Amino acid sequence: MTEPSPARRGYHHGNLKDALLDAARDLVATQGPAGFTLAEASRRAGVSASAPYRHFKDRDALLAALAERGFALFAQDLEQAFDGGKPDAATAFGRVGDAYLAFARREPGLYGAMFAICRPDGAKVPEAGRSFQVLVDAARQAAGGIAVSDDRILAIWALAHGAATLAAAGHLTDAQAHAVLRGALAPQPPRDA
Amino acid sequence: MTEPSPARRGYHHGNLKDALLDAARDLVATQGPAGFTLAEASRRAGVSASAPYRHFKDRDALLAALAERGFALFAQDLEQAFDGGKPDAATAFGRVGDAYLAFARREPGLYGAMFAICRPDGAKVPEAGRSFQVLVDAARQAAGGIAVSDDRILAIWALAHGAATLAAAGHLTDAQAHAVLRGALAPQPPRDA
DNA sequence: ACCTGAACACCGTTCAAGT
DNA sequence: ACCTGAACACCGTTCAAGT
Repeated sequence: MTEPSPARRGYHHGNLKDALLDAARDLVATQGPAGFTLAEASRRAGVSASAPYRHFKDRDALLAALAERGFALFAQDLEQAFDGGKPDAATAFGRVGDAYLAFARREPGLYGAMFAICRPDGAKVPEAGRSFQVLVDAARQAAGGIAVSDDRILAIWALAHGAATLAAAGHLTDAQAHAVLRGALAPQPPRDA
Repeated sequence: MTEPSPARRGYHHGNLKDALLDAARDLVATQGPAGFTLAEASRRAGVSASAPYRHFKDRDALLAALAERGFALFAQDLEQAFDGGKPDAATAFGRVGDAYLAFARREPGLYGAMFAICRPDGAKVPEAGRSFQVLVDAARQAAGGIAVSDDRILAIWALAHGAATLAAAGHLTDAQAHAVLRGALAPQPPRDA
């Protein structure tokens, strides 16, 4: 997987944009977003270091495109975990929480890239909205008829994100991250500790 | 603040380690952890690019030292906000939450550097424990006599961390981050949505 | 013990030139 | 339209040499 892929059809690559994104995902997975290098991605795609500039404005643009791709995969994962709310919405919501943590654990570099974008000034990541929407829908269904405030759903997102990133940084074990999230996903927290 | 400081006492700098950390904090504040450069920090300290290696193993070691410093400042901030629990522990706990978000907002680069360390394999950041301990103590006092589980406190940390980082990435407004945290800091969440 | 200067491998980015 | 090759400024790191 490290040698420059000879999957070139002559002078033109034919599919360079995707090849670069694939390489980027690989690099980010093994080295983290900081370890990703435009030069190495080019090498893996079998093109020169300047070739990417035909497809991306610069390094950050490629990373942003990767983040968008990551969010699409993420939304897909969460949707699949919810599985239409079967067998009941509360159980399904629990699965969404597990899937959230599992994604961040399986693809820490990609997850990091996804949330490293969106600087104060910056480029929005519209796909992020879709992932969040899955959370919203799952939470509302899990609540049955009871109204769920936006702030409550944002709190769930913040909790999941916080648990995932603290776990990634080694401040929480996976078990703790899951326990933390389960505590919040219970529809009505029982009043014992 | 950009010109190489002439605060050199001859050939030896005398205080290079701190000067580098100061420069790093500045750079990280304006450009983010990724924008930090050993070369630029050296330039600001008025030394050659190889001088830092007398004080830090490499770039990452300097960043780790900066993170440790960040955690020390952070713990201090939180402790001061708690202020011994005056006038009552619940109010003081609320202030700790605000201070948490305020720190991450005021020093996003530093906060980022603090939690970017601690890789799977990696170097622990012992100062992180002290910051967490402030949260633990504040939460326990705020609960009065009632026992507070470790998971509940970890959940508060995860929520604060998640809200802070989502806000930094532009996914939450500051007002939303505060609302989210206030909801969780209430000692016994009332059962209305 | 602390710092400089030259050196090396490397990266991001640009641009004229090739297909 | 897409890619190469040479070029430039830059960075991290090492090491012999200076103070």
